[in-house]
Amino acid sequence: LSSASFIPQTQEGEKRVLNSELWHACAGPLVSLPAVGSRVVYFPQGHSEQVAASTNKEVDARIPNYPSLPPQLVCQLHNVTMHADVETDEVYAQLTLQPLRPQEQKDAYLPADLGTPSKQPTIYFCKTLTASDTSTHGGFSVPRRAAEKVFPPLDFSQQPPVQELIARDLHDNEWKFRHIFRGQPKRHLLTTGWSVFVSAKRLVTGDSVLFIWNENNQLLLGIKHATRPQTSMPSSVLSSDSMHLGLLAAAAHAAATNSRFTIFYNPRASPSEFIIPLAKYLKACYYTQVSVGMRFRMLFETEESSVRRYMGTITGISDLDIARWPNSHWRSVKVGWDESTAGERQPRVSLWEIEPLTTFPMYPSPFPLRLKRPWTPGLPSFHGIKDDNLGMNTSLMWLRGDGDPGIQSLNLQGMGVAPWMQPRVDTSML
Amino acid sequence: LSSASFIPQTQEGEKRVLNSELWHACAGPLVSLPAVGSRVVYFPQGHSEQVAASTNKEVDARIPNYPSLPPQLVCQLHNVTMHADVETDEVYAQLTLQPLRPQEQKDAYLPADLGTPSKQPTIYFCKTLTASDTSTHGGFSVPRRAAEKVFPPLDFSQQPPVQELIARDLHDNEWKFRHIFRGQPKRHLLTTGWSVFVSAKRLVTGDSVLFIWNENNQLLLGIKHATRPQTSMPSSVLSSDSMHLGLLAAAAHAAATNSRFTIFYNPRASPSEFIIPLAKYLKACYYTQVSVGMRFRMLFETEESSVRRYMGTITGISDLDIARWPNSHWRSVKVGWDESTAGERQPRVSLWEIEPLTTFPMYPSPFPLRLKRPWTPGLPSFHGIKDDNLGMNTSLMWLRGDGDPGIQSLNLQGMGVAPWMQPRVDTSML
DNA sequence: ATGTGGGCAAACAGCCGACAA
DNA sequence: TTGTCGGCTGTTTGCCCACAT
Repeated sequence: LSSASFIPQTQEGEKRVLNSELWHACAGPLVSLPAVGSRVVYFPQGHSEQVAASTNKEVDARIPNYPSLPPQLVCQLHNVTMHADVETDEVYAQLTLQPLRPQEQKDAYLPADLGTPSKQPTIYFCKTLTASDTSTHGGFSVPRRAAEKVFPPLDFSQQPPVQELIARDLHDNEWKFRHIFRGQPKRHLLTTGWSVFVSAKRLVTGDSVLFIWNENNQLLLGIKHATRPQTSMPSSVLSSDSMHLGLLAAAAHAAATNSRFTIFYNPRASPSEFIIPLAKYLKACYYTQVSVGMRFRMLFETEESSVRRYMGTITGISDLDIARWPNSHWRSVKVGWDESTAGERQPRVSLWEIEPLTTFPMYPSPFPLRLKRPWTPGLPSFHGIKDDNLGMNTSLMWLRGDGDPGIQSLNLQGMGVAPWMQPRVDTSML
Repeated sequence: LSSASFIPQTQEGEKRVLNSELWHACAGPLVSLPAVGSRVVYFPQGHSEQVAASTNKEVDARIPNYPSLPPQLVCQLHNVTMHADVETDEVYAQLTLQPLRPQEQKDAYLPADLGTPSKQPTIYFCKTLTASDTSTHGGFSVPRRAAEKVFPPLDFSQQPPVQELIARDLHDNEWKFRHIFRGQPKRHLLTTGWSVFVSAKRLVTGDSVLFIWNENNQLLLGIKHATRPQTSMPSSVLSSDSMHLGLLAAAAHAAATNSRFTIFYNPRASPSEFIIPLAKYLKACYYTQVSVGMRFRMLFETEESSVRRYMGTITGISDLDIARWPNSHWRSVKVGWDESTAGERQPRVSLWEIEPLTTFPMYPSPFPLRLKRPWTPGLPSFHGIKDDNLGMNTSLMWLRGDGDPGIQSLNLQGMGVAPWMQPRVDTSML
């Protein structure tokens, strides 16, 4: 097997490097991993959310704070490895981060890595399994367009046309299927080999399978389990309280000593993107003008593994957890959704997740960064929202590494920020 | 179903109270849980070992210490709940501990709870599964004595004698089996229903099943998976480093604030009994006379779920981890085993795990607690072993809550220690 | 275009005693 | 006493098409 995309390189824990294309396909179109070597912002608060989701346990209110731990850490991303759960094939990533000292944050040129959304493979298809697909009575019915697009062409001179397909999953296991074109009317089917795959992966009606035909003419095969309630079992290793403490302690220790630490990012366990490219964060903080009443769009994944935008209105801007994480940008924007489908979308989002709808060009913007009054006439005004603890000022505090929120001292140029990213602040407004 | 032993009481996490008898049978004869309300000693170091075993990852040497966290905490045990993994049926316990202040340690009468070793049920049997037992070709061959002891008697007027058995597992699930006595020569078999159980529990050759006939005339059914290498998957929730930090932080925080914390005890994940009754600890520290060259016995579990004693010799007494956990009694005794079966037994044990072989009565002992020279003539002498950091002196330090190791100030009577437990110290020897 | 169901044959599950260890 | 096997039978698996949506 001459497979260039599967490098049998052993990682810690004796794991092999997974196929990146398949990993991203399984993770979904919205999930992106920052580039190795780039700078990212890490939110312990968001990480905490993921741990809470994975352990099915809320954070105990009595868990102490780490006063030295800010709501976000600017880190160098040293290592990213993609993994998949051995039991469930659930994808996750392991990231090694190193908090940067204030001066280090200014050291080098800051590439404008806004986090390229994961390039979904072009030759692929994803089908949600029907009752017939998962039944032992028959095989898998391949949608016609899908089979013609991603499977090698059949030899139609045979009657019926048949071929053997070999596909590889995230663990580099091989799965063989008989691909036949038959029936009345004619259709593409996977017969022999299909049921062993279904039972091995414990697929049920509603789960999805994913076939990719990659550049090396290999067939890749992934699965996306339907979001079952109570998916992850409560880990009997460590109490959820201790896990939360451990998460905080690890981040605080790494921040204090500027040493590396390791986290797991589980994109499908919770909608909690708690590590984002620094540039994306800066752009959101400096250029995303938000105010109560403002309309916005936000990307969501569809069942067919594509994206669509949902629209909503900003209903408030405030700290999600004023006691534990004051002045955090994490989910600081309260929103209402136009199509409220049983409230399946979060009532709070972060600045960098949304695209505000504005008639003005986004950047460079000739308008001031933040207005004391809503810029759209006729919408609710800002009163009651304490603006000082939000947005730019907070960002500046941690960026400069001292307690002075004075905006006049900002020098993004000196920090290596690309010129187009510099905010044009009308200081007379402040 | 009128089952008095299965109380359908919901716990946090929507779990039910498991059958205690079955839990202990699955945990094995050596595992005991301290009584609720009693006082215990908690060893973060031992807890760390269990987490390391569960995550298959050693503790990173760069993980910082919590200087305020002593190697052992005297705690009040507030709650104990028995659990079993939903996927694997692996038994574990959740314990809520509260570190005691020094003065609280003296407050009340100290019951001499030495940790009653778990009472194994009397009417039960445990069989390791053969290839025939797990094959789909046939059923389960019940050892004759086992069937006659724990199964209801068959009606031998029938030909062949048959009955239906209904057994319940740890999750209170019901399993039905056809119990038949047939073949030439005659033997007891479980036929219909057996293979469903084997595949549901994913039993393979080498695993063990366990049948109990309890006082309520109920049949209970447990499993003991063979110790497979790489059993527990690496939890993708939190890095092992963060888990270790979390464990330490939780203990340190609880100790500092005298607040409760929760831990999981996984008796079969690692041979790491890191929570023991206070009295057992005190007895070991005050009455277990150890010296290099001394012979001892220690209990181990056999394949048939009974106990046997292995013999060994003490080869050294020193800190397991001098840097991180100085003056800890955790595995402070280095030992060599008479029957070294591929080194499957630990090279280090803790004081309270062993029974020293002595011709003298154990307690009350007319002999001094600790001798500067070995009391057995002809054995290696003590030189080279630094005695000051070990044993009694260390214990006194943490018991009194200050740094004074002076032994003269010891007053176990005032602490509520039972009179027979008080050491008779010949101070002229010190 | 594709989900489901009846028909059918092959494979497997599973009950039995025979043997041997 | 009990592990494994050959023989036998009933159930399930799984490939085929028809038919409906």
